[in-house]
Order: sequence, then structure tokens, then C-alpha cells
Amino acid sequence: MSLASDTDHEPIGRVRILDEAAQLFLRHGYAATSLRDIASSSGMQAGSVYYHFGSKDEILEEILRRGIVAVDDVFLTVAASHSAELTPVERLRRHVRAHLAALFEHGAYTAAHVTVFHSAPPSVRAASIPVRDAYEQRWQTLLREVAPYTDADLTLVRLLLLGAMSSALEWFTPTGARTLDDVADTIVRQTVSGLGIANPRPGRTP
Amino acid sequence: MSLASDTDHEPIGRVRILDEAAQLFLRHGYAATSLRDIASSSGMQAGSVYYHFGSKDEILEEILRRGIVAVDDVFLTVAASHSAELTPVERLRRHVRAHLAALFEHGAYTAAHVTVFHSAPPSVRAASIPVRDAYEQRWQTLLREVAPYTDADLTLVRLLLLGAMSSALEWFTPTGARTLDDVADTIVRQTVSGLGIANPRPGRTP
DNA sequence: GTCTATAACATGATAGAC
DNA sequence: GTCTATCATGTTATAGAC
Repeated sequence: MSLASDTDHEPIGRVRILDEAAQLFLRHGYAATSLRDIASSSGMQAGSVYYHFGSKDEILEEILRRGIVAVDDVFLTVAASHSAELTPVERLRRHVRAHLAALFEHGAYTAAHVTVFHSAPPSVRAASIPVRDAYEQRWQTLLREVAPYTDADLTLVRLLLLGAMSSALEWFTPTGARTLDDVADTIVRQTVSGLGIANPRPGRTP
Repeated sequence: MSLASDTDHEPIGRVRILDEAAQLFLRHGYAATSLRDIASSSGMQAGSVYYHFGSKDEILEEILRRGIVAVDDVFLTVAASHSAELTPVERLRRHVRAHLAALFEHGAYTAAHVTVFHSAPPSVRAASIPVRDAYEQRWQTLLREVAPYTDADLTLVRLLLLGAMSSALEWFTPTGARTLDDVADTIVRQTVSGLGIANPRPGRTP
């Protein structure tokens, strides 16, 4: 079920490059990050990078791939840890919290995915689309469980939900007054109440 | 009240460059767009661009500035056209609709603002922050009118609202089955119902 | 206002020593 | 695995003709 593949026994130089590159891509964008930047951040010279990767695009491709795999693993882990009696809304809350945590607390791979995907070379982007779709489908299923009988456009709600979470990268700082839990709670409330759950008012004010 | 400045009587070459550059920045990002790209799209040679602008950064700066001014003007226009008896929720809906329209239907300046701002050179970014803040403050005020007595964190709601609208740039296509009005309606429903308006249920399910 | 030519430098990538 | 060149090309920006 997991989308993860072979990891472990990884050459140390290779992951170092990926870590640093993800950080740089996240902060300055793909095109604005030079191979020399990546190399020096990784403690080596530009030429050495090519021992580990065939091209700059290849680095980005691997980062994007790992970014979705990581966040997908998180989703599966949270799903597996659910006690059976949790309400769908509470499960949604935990998934939102975990997704935000993946974006902010763990590696920059997933975050880079958000900021760089849009401007990535088409061939690179195409490589990660299937995994991305699979991940988004999990959210769709979850939303359906939250609101089995809603007449809302769940696809649209899912897009807005994921979009809102991604947008947090633009303004959320872990050091601020707001916590990730605050953000998660508000996102869940905005999402759920709009679906009419426990708010049995179908229409809207004219 | 408007943030607009001197326009009209503009050199034709200059706006041509801005139009084309905004389009290119939006599609490929700032760093990935070369001055030759901008020049050739504008029907001139690279050197000629420097008659109109002192640097590539200067072009971006002007695009970002106009991007917020444009969307701010839209906001003011919508606000001015309100018949007095509209409910706050309905006013919110019109503003959301207008903001989305500015993003998709009119110039690429505002849209470029969304996609490029994050990776823009710090000095360039700084120049447009005051106007940006002023614009976001208008939304804050509007939300307060919608929910004068809510205990929700309106700043957070505003960030999520604007983030959700911006995220539409990633997935909305005007030619698809969904219309901008569909998107606007759903965004408003998600936003408003989460504020507890006409949903007199203060807490949430445990 | 636009052109051509070019300076001055950064870029992704390769080759071969160690 | 990492280094030091180095290549070929692309980059922003300038100078001066028209």
C-alpha cells in the first residue's frame, strides 16, 4: 500500500546533496539555485555532484519523488494508528495536523514540492504526477467519509483544503504565537462546517 | 483611498515589456526567464529593453507593484458598487468572485504576484510589502463585518481564505467544467460557515 | 526607441588526476 | 568519491551607431 521504495544503505554524499538542494530549492527556487550553490552547501565541489547525479534535473526529480512519498507515508501511518472509534472529523484533524507537520517539522522535500513543482521542467514534473494523484485521492476518500451525503463538490473542497495547507508555507512561522495545532483546528473547522456536517442547514443565505 | 498612481500616457514599449514579462514570469518563474525571452516576446532585442528599464529586477518590481494595485483597485470598485442593503456575506461573495476574476481573467500581473513573489529577490519583495499589507487589511475588515462577534482567529481565516484563492492558480482552468462562480461559492461557504454565522453551534464535535 | 556588438561573468556539464 | 581544470553556452548589462 505504501508508495515508498528502496531506501537505507544510502551513500552519504547523495542524501547530503538532496537535503541541501531541497533546502535551497525551497528558499530560492529551482532556476535560481546553481549547481555550485548545491555543491558548496554539501561540502564539495561542483564537479563532484555529478558522481551522484547525472544532471541538476535529476536531483530535483528525486527530491520531488521523495517529497510525496514522505507525506504519503505519513498519511498511511496516521491512518494505521487510528483507534476504530474515532469520528471521521477527528481523523481528518489528525491527518491535517500530520500533513502540516510534514510540511514544517520534517525535511524540506515535501515543502520544496509545494513551492517548486509549478516551475519545474515539464519532464521532471510528469515523473511525480502519478504519486501525487494517488496521494490526493486519499484525501478525497477521507473527505467522503467525513461527509458521506453532502451535496458539496468534494473535489473542489479537497483542492481548497490542500491549497490552504500549502499556503501556510507562505506565512506560518513555527516561532510565532500560533501553533500548528491552531492552524490545523481552524482548517478543519472551515472545511467541515462548510460541508454541512452537524450543521443541518443545506442552503445558504440568499 | 486607491493605491493607484500615475498611469496613462505610458510609453507603448514599456507596457509591452511588462505584459510579456508578467506572462513569462507567471509561467516559468523569474529566474528561469531570461531578458532575451522578454525582449523577443516583446518584439525587440535584448539591449533595447534597457532603454525602458534599468535592470531585470526593476521589471519584476514594477510588475509586482502593479499586481497589487490592480487587485486593490478591483476591491475598491466592488466595494463602491455595493447597494447598501447587501448582507456582509453577499458582499464577501462578490469580493471573492472579483479577486478570482482578477487572478484569471485580467492581466497576469496579479497572478505573477502570487507565483513569483516568494522567490523574488528580497529587495524587490520588500518594495511591495506595504501595499500588500494594506490590501490584506481590507479583507480583514470585511471578514470582521461578516462575523462581528465570532471568536475565531480572523487573521488566520483571512490567511487561509487568500491562500485558498491563490492556490486556484495551480489547478483551475477556465475551460473546465467548473466555473469561477462555482469556486467562489464554495470558498465563501467554507469560509463563512466556519465562522459560525447562521450556524449557531459554537463548539465542535469532541 | 531600437539596433548591433561586446564586455564580464555565471551556468550546467565533462575529463582526467588522485 | 572528490578534486581541479576546462568547455561551450547563456546570462545581465553597457556602448555607440542609426
